[in-house]
Amino acid sequence: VTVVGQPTLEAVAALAGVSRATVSRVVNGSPRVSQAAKDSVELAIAELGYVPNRAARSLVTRRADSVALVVSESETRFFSDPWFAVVARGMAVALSETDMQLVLVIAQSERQRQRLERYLLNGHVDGVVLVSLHGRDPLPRQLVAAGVPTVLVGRPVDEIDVAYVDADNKGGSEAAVRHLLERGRTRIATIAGPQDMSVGRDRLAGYEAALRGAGLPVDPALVGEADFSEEGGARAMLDLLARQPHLDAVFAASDLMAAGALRTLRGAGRRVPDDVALVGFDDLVTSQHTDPPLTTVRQPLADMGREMTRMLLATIAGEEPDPVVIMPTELVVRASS
Amino acid sequence: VTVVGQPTLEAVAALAGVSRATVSRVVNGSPRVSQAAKDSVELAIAELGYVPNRAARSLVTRRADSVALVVSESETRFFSDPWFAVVARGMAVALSETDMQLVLVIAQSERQRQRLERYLLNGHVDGVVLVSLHGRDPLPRQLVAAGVPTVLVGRPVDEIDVAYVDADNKGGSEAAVRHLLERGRTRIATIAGPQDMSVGRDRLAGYEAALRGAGLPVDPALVGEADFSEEGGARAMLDLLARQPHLDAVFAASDLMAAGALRTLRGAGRRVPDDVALVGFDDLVTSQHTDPPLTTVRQPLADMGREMTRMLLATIAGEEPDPVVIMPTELVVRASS
DNA sequence: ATGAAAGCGCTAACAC
DNA sequence: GTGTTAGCGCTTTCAT
Repeated sequence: VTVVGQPTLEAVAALAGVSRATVSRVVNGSPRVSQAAKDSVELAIAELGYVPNRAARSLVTRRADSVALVVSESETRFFSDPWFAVVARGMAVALSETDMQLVLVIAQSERQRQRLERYLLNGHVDGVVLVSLHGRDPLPRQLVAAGVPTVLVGRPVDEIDVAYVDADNKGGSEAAVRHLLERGRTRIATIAGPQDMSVGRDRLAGYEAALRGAGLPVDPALVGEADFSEEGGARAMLDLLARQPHLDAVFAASDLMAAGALRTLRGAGRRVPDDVALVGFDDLVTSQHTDPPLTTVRQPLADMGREMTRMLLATIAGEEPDPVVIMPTELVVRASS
Repeated sequence: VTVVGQPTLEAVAALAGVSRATVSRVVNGSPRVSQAAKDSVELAIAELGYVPNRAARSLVTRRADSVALVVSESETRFFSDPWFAVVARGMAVALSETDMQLVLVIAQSERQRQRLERYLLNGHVDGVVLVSLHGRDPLPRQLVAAGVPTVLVGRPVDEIDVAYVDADNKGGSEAAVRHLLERGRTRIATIAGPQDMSVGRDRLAGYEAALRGAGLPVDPALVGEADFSEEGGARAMLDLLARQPHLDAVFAASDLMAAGALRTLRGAGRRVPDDVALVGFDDLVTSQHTDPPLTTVRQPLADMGREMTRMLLATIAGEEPDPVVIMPTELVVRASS
């Protein structure tokens, strides 16, 4: 048998002296194959360097053997970058154990959104991970309605019945603020994130819970809000300082905002941490490099990537995994406690 | 005609009252179709919500309609994260204009490397972008030899005939050091990157060129080396300080190393920038957030992502694009000039 | 346990 | 311009 190009099942079958069907069974690990057949087929496969043709396989199995990581990026990027990289890597690593592909999709314009929808809803992937940063996006609903296995990164704002994995934003924030309380701080301000995102809300909730747990009131004058950016953090800090010059600590709901707050505090002649203690959430961008390095709450992003992949694969396999996974966070105490 | 599941060409053809071939022509934008046929087909497509089946198409065209972004990550990650995110996003955005998919692949273990090789070499993707951070990797050679359209991110260390896009590492470094010279600094040290990577080498070359351009000698005592990490930068700075206490400026070949150097300088009681001026390469991780913010050389990563995609698509299309693209870098002057 | 045969949905000659 | 037809490489009944 003369073979040109990539070897096919046919070629393997010929070399192994069996039928295509048998080769297929061996390749797919069917138990209904004799040891002898299996051996000779595997030999032939190795010899020929045979690799199954995914397209042909997909065509008949109606599986895509791929999952999509969708970054629906219409708003500002927020802190998406470092986030995204770590999560994507976590997924890619998890998938590299299987023979599923990770397809990365970004939809910016409305036209692309349309295409994306069709693409996802028409079975071109077996499952979808949505990095759904914006307020409310119809996509999760549509996917769920269409029966496409879907996992969200971050709790959705609206109550929708979809699986998601999130960090323990509330618990982490609570720990951060408790840490400040334990150091004797009593006028603790917060720079909260956008309140139309569950991350923003949950981190504020943690702040409030910690205060209440200590029997302290939540003073609205001590609550600022920004958009997770450094600029926003700097401005919010300025506001807070104007409203409550006597604050002695700040919990910022992102490390970028913490860096901004630090800048403002410095500019205002406040000493950190002696005068004002500063703690941030996230441990990605900058906290290690500020002077002094900031105490932060760390979320296990790589683990989250792995976890969401696990959930997705289980769903695809027809199992019913825990629909909600909250990953623990960790307080990383540095100099400026 | 009763249709179940996803509509096929067949269904569209039936509804439009033409043959499958004509529908296929319309879908693929063939000019050999009458306007009337085209109209009715398009109507039918819209009505049915038809989306071509990629698997079936791939099977016959022998195109995969996808390109791979390969992060062959065997060594330490270096500064891969922020890098990677920006480049990946740039590619994804560029590809979202086409209907190519971006497949993200990470190979860690040797076994995965094997699989990856087979995958890429067996025509499962139409093209490959390699984020080839390590010293010398056989993969580029293999891909080129197999005729797989390939673009590298960063100049390969060994002279191999493959297309790549890189930042102007030498020029950027030269500008950085010239900047220091213009400020009257004369004992300028450098913390170079690993010399088994072209980034490391090129940035050192830029440093040397700037000094020579100013008629200054390159003093080996002023040249340190580290691994692009903050820790490494801090240690290298300590070394340099020991060898040449009188240095009055430092050019670090990455911003992470610059941050480390800053830490060491502070610890040694040196004032930045008055006593020692500090400039870093890259503008990704930390330079904006240090105190003072560092002057850095910025590379246009998103543009690089777009550019490499353009090159890859052109190659896939059978054109012969410029095999080497060097993106300009930009000196971002901040407080600590 | 194995083989024969029937497609999966699409494109590309090739006829007309 | 349009239709007919022959597969692309694989999985999967259904016989045997």
